[in-house]
Amino acid sequence: MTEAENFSDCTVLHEDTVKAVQAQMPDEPQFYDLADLYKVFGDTTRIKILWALDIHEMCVCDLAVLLNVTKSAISHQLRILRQENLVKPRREGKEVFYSLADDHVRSIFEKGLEHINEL
Amino acid sequence: MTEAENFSDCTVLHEDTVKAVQAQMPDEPQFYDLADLYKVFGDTTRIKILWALDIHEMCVCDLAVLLNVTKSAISHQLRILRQENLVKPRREGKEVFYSLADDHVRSIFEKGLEHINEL
DNA sequence: ATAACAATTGAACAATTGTTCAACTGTTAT
DNA sequence: ATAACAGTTGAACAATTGTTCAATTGTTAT
Repeated sequence: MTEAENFSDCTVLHEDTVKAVQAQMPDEPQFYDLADLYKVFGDTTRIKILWALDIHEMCVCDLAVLLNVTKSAISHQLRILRQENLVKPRREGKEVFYSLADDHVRSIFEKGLEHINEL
Repeated sequence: MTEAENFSDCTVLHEDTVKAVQAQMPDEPQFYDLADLYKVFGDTTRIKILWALDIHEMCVCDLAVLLNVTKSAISHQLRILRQENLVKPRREGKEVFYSLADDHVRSIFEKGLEHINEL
């Protein structure tokens, strides 16, 4: 970021608008949290996992078969989903069944579908 | 993806569940479109742009100052946002003012915030 | 104890992404 | 016409990401 860029003619012209918007913007951490959440939805494997778990709880192995990737890949992605509090595990013997942590996932999906289906 | 992985003991056990879920899953393109949409929200610069435009329409130069990155970076990101039909441009002389294309952005944000504010 | 299987983890790798720089287009004013 | 500024574009680069492989942990049954 150069100084020249920071003080172009255009900016001086719209100084009031920029300052007003600046005052209404949330602080940095909020943006990072939001971005991290959406980043999770920005991968087809993870979207498929979430979609599947929304239909029925499943173990790692089943998800691997369903999505045609290794158990390892599924496990890595489930860790990310756990970290974002989107899924929760339930151990039953040797298997670990995963399900959605709450119904935010469903409503976030709905909003996304609304958008892409309107084009 | 190895064959061994595809036909583990576990899978045979839950064959019915997997098949039922498989039948209810949307087809591949739908997942790609969804992922592409969310990918857009998965970057702080883009989130900030969208948030800012939700408050007030702005030109490229103003956004650059507000977010403290180069006009080039803003322009690149705006192209992505245009491609996903999230923002629309309006030329006025030398400047191009951008605004939100519809109010999906706002409702998608709301769902995201609901989730992160509940932890 | 040991074998068998589900799941997790870390390292390595290729692929994708976001930024900047430099060159270019478009518009306005002199 | 030419200068000045807003915006766009493509190339290059560093950083991040998603996958697989190999090794490890956890659980159950023999």
